[in-house]
Amino acid sequence: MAKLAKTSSRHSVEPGVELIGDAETLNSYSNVLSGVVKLTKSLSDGRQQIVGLRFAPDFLGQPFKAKSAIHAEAATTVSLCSFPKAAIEQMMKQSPELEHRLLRQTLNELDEAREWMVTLGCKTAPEKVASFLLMIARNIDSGVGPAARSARFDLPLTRAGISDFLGITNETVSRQLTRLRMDGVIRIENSRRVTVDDISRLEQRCGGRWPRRNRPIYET
Amino acid sequence: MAKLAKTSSRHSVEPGVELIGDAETLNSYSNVLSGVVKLTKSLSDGRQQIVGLRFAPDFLGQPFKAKSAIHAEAATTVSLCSFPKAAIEQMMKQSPELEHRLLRQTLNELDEAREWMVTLGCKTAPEKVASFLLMIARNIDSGVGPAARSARFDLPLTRAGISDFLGITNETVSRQLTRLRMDGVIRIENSRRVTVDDISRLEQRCGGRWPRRNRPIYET
DNA sequence: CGCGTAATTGAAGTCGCTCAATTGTTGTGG
DNA sequence: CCACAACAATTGAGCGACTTCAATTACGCG
Repeated sequence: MAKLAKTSSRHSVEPGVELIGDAETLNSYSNVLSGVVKLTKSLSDGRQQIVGLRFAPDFLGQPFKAKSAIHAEAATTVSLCSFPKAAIEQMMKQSPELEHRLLRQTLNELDEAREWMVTLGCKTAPEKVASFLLMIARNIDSGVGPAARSARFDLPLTRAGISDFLGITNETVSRQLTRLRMDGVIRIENSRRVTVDDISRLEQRCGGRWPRRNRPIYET
Repeated sequence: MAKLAKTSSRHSVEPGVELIGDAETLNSYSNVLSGVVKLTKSLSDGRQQIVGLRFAPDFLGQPFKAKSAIHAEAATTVSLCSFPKAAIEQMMKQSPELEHRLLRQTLNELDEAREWMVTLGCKTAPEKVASFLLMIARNIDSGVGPAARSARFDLPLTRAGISDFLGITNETVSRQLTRLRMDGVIRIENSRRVTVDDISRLEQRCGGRWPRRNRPIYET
């Protein structure tokens, strides 16, 4: 990494700034030092889907030009540590270690993507919103491990952003959030800042742990 | 590959056979020689989502134990060429070439997964079914390239299987298929075998190419 | 042939969407 | 400090797409 340090540079990026343009190729690789980057894909009629979120200390960049267009944008204020693309690619040829780490990260991303496919395809709107909050809590809140009982964090996305992530409308997101608030599962101040006093209660709303309806699965 | 050939073995697997059990780890890596393998994830209440399909000549196997449980099952009759896990992992340490290929494939899978996230999250039921047919046509039909005007193939999944893939019910899948048939976009014999005379007509039904509604996107 | 599963089709219900109005928040300039 | 504008979020009412439940038909296989 010593050799890389010479060519690295740091940036701070404001929300809304485009990091990887559609059908473009990123001119550098970066590490996310803080903040959240959202990866989106869109249909030509404007509908769009968030296909991933990158938190610190994730890696950011298109290793080989993917055939599909992807779009990366700062969701919050983001600070990045960037390296020239050529430098990284050069290093990858020389040291298998770097490629190995890249493979690891890619496998992780694949895993996450599939996890969210389950959420998108199977879960109801209330479950989707709860699952989103839980995912954010686990990634944002001061790195408190999965064993934490409570959490407090800022949502990195607007309601519309969350709706793009979950495949539902922003109105539905809003309604489900207020329902969670009414039920005492979460508290909301600022409409961005959320507190979860009892994480297990949130987990119960994520679906999948019990039959969806109040009747046994196996009937006579 | 000469060295690997010594340890490889071939299998033929019937539909429904489990290739990777939930929370288990595959005891070998395989190449899919023919047929289709479906990768699924499920919620504990029974809801399940197909998160990927593997066609020939795709690779099959869990490179490093992923933290998430995944389930692989033969969708059709499948023939595999398998290698002992230990042999592959040994080879990966010695030759970066293999790991490089693995990275390529993984990036491809990630790309596909994200593509389907868009379908799951954004598209309507009619668009989902059309997209599914198009994807199958491009992967199954005798490898006829993307430039083909027509296609004929066997669906590798039942209606219920398709519904697990698209996040809709099998009844809806059935209804949309008959609608496509009524409209002359596809022909169905056998309820498995499908013929698409004009692929471009099918593409038009996949959504995203034009505004979803018959009014301009940008209004005054 | 007749059984079991898959597929189709219909009718009714519901969840989430659309449209629309209101309220809340943030940042800017007077 | 307040007024204002621009945008984000909330909330309501009505509708529609998809689901659910149920009945029927088609298909594959012993």
